[in-house]
Amino acid sequence: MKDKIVHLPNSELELMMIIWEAGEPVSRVYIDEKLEGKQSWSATTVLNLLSRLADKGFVKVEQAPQGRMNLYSALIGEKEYIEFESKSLFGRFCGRSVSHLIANLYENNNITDDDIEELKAFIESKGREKK
Amino acid sequence: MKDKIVHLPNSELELMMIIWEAGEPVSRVYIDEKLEGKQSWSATTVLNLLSRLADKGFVKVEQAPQGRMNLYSALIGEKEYIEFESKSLFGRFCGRSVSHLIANLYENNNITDDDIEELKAFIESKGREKK
DNA sequence: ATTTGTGTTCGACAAATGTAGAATATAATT
DNA sequence: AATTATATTCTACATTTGTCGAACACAAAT
Repeated sequence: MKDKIVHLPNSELELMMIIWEAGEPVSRVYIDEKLEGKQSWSATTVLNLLSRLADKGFVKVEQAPQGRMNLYSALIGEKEYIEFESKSLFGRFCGRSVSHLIANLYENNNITDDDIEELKAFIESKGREKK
Repeated sequence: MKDKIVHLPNSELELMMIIWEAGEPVSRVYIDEKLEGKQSWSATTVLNLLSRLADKGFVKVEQAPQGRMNLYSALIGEKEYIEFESKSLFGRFCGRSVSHLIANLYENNNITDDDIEELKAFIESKGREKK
């Protein structure tokens, strides 16, 4: 039976973003590299976060073919998670001032022109279906 | 000197949303009413959250003119806060799949058609200024 | 003035989060 | 087979968050 999705604290979300981005099983070392410049966590810290993510059903842990190390991959997709969060309190908050949010995301380069295009398409589809 | 904005935990954000929405100093009782159906916190709990918000510089506490009670009002605006959050990890996350986010917010009725219109305007302005 | 009622502040505490050192296991090397 | 490296798991701990009951203050009623 499908695990209930829970809210992730920042540290864990940060790791999930890396794992989602990778799109394939990755090692702790891989994650460390992606973290460079953003977080300076000890190996243990990363491993522990990964372990908590496994407990929560977000990642699958498996032994790498010929190594002593593990590989981690996503069990819950990014879209599923966004869907979950958009129903949360934070989602309601974002909703209250979407355009400011988007404007700011845009300014901080957290969304690209391509994203904007996609968004435009979505919005226009909504406009059309509105009576 | 201006306080640095910090991330708010959910419980506190929930209260801030009510205070922002009110747009004027409100009492604890007022907040309790707005909370009905969402949270069933004891008076003490609400007061404590309010107090933490005051410590963080989010609200101003003042004595009501002729009562023994306090009135709480926002010191940090909703837009300021959204601006701050859009730079955070969560902001980066939202950016990664904006259109899914918006689509979901729309489905959950967390954004209205008016919001969509506003968004549309913003996006079109971006489109225009793009070379 | 006393007593009483009711808002607010304090002190508390469990659970969640951020972060790591010590201990363990086991692959690699000698 | 013994030793050495090093990845992973355990244990730990300080903070933060979620929630209150008890204590305190003071306006209202007697």
